Amino acid sequence: MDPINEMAETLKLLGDKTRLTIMVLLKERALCVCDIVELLETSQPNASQHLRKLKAARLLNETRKGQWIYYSLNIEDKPHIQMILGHLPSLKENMDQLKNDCD
Amino acid sequence: MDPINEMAETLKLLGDKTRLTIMVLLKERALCVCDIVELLETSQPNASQHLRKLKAARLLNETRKGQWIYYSLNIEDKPHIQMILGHLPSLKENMDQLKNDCD
DNA sequence: CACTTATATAATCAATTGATTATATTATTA
DNA sequence: TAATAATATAATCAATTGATTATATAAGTG
Repeated sequence: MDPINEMAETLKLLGDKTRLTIMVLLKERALCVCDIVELLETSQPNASQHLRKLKAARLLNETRKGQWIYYSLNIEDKPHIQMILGHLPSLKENMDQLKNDCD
Repeated sequence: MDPINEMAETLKLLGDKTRLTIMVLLKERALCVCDIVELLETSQPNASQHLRKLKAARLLNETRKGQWIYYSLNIEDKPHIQMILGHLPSLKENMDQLKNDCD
């Protein structure tokens, strides 16, 4: 696919508040779905649907740890995405609210 | 508006093939609507609609010259947009095809 | 194995979006 | 001033999208 098309697809994917927030959260560290649900204050299926799209575009890695599935960024080789995320302030503070009984 | 929301809005705007192509074309130089219509091989109303959205988001400047209206990038103060466009190859070659009887 | 917890998937639906068609506006020119 | 060229706007419509609801799968636990 031509580079403009490819970039447009990527930007469309990140051009959603929920998905972009997920990406910003994952800048800090890997999170399981229940963490993300808690932080976004959304439903579990909604979070899962967005995670699926991000994973389909190879923007996320997925690793199972027991009953939890952790998602992390997979953007080593995607400098434009790094730049976009780099320009957004961290959500580290929000992550303190995590009950974090995920283990 | 919070920065994630704002960025998501911008990315959604650029996450469209037609609009992103317009932005890339305007990296080279200002163009009138009929130039853009010719280069995109789309209809005039379609080009105008997309230009309107880009202008509404303050990504474009508009100057009338006689019966033509020229659009140009307005991204001096938008480093993230500069970066995104900077990572896309120029469409200079395509612009040679312009009949350019616009004057 | 039954029960619970974590997550995914499928179906549905309302809202948004991009393109088209038709019409209006504005400037130029004969 | 009538005709034309460039552009904008409005209305319509099909396609896409994001959220929700319901259900399925998979892993841990008593």
